[in-house]
Amino acid sequence: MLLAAYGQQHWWPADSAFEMMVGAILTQNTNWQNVEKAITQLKAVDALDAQTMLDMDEARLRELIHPSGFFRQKAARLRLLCSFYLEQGREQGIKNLPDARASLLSLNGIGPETADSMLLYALGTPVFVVDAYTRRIFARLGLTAADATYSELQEYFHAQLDKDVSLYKEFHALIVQHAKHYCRVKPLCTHCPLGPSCPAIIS
DNA sequence: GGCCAGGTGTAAA
DNA sequence: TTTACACATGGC
Repeated sequence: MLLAAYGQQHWWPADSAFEMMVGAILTQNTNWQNVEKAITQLKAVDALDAQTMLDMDEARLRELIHPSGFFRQKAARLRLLCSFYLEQGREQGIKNLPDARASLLSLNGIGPETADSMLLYALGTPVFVVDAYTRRIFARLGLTAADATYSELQEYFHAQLDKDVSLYKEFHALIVQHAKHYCRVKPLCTHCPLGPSCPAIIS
């Protein structure tokens, strides 16, 4: 039985649902430190707003998010998100869609992890977020196949955990926090203080 | 200087 | 249906 014994409160730092959705795009294959720089710059010119981002030149948007990397494609992706966000009636409108996940996935630049991050952290929908860390840890523990697909991994967690937004949030946060420090890509978890069966995850 | 980071889309094999 | 590659910055 899997259980998050402890976890971070409010692990995804953001002042609003919209900011979280922007962060979900910016953090794609990118260190969160770089994302913070980009968000700080957006806030500094009061541009962390859907209409504002649509009104400014795309070149200007690229400049502002530059530190987060992939700035050309991310600027385009952010604008698609902004249009969608306003058309649907902001987060409440998106939440009320018959299938919000499918609608998000239909936007270019939003894949399963980005969509699920938005659903869980910005919209409060109980979907488990599978990321590279999750795949790595659980594969090393021998609990899931290394080549499992996104939906296979997600189904695994949905089957193991109570369908609870806070639990999903905390558990995912815990996985990321742990993996960042001890479950690196190259050196296997050799100096992980939690040992090979990782009691933070298994109980 | 190389590796890595809270992925996604596209185009070959 | 799988695999490879482009996209880009900044910290260690």
